[in-house]
Amino acid sequence: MEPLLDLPRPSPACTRCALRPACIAVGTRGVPDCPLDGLAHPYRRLARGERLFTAGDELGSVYLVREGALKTVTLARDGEEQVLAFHLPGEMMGLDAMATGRHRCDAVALGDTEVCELSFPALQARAAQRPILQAQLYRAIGLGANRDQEHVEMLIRRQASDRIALFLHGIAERTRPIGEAATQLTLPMSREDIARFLGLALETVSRGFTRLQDDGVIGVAGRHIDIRAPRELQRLARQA
Amino acid sequence: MEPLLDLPRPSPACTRCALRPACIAVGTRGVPDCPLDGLAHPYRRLARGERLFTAGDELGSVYLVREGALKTVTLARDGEEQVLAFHLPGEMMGLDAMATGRHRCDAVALGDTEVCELSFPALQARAAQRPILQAQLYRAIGLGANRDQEHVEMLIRRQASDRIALFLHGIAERTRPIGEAATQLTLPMSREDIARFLGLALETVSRGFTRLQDDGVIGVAGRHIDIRAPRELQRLARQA
DNA sequence: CGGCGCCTTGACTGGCTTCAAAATGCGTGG
DNA sequence: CCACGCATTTTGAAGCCAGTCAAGGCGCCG
Repeated sequence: MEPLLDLPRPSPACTRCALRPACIAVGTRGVPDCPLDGLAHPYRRLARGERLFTAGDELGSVYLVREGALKTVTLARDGEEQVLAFHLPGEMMGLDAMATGRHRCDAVALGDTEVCELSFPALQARAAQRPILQAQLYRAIGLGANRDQEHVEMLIRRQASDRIALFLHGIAERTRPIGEAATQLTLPMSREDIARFLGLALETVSRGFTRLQDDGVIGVAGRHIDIRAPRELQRLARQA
Repeated sequence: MEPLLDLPRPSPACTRCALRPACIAVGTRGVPDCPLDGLAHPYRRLARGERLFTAGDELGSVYLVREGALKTVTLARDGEEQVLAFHLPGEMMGLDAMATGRHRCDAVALGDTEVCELSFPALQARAAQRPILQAQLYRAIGLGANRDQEHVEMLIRRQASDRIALFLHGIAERTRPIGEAATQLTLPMSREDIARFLGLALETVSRGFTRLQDDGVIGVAGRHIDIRAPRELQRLARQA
């Protein structure tokens, strides 16, 4: 995976940052020329359940997830949550407001989370002057759209087992430390969140996990997943 | 709905164009200053079933639908089609390749169709120089993302009837001539396409339409739909 | 007028949802 | 450190909805 966006001013805190490679990739390791210099707010920390933004809020910033994870949700009339997306470290979020200028959903931290906040107007202005940054911005937007498309490809499957396999495969791909897909992962979200993401009952998700375990594809210990047969999981996810 | 993008050089052909209002909105009615002057290829016409682009193609152009309609599809391993989106007059398409530079899906004309083709690199370059055009481009991208989100909100519903109501409501909203939602519409796609868009069996879609007709919400005559109780349809689509 | 897609309708089966309860994990406070 | 209480997850049983298979009707185009 190539870097997403340049980091703001490299600092000790950036060492752990998922986006660190980006700084090097663009050759802006030195502070003076960092394309995002001055754009970033201080890192923002959220506790589990805290909201980063809410539907109706004006689009002021975009966010890069540094640590933890978030979900974006819409609230149906009856109060039920629909989970639109999960946002993992290194991913950009907040661009759902691009068309109207206002967010269409709520962003909720799934655990203790840290994000890098960038002023969107400033980012746009800077991008207009720097073609490389502009290209990276288009690319970040495109990656978000691709994740949405993958979500659709899960939901369009009619078998619950297919959706679950696709989900796990996708999370493993996105969680990979570098290069390979992860084989050990700790899901940041609950079974209920997964269910509301996949359009299933939470019991169905639980049973699906158990089934994959019985088939020897994965090991399940609560939210800790051990992918024992990556090829088989990929096969389940690809074909169907 | 505000205009999406400026038209290329106003011409007699543009009179019927769904995007016509845009030229006026931006105050570029006169030919000399039209922001898209020189970017557009000649209008491209497609017959039913013809492909505008195919998965793997390089992103060279974006397209504005002028007449007719298209679907974007992915082909599963077993040859089954998944319908990712429908593209109606006035809508932009082709931006699914923004992240990788290559299209992720095929675009197929649903009937006789005409599109306006814009060179994407040229559009980007022009947008970088004209803030208004840039803003419109961001907005067009955002609108596409919003439609994807609406698709997810359909698919995440577990009741077939909910998905169908949402689908019809959404098409009516997008088909509106101006201001109000349309109450009479002729669907450009088959029941099978709808089924593959909603993740249902085509028989289930057919039964859903019949059910809505029996309930007095719509009138069905093949692909011609008469929305008899718009409020009720909206209620079904909103709550659920 | 005939053929061929497309759409509708019917009957049956299977998988998912729902309701219910038990088990596990986890944070808190004693 | 342990005990408690709550949230989360798993498991079980029953009913219903949607998928599948099959047949019939409609409209369109040659």
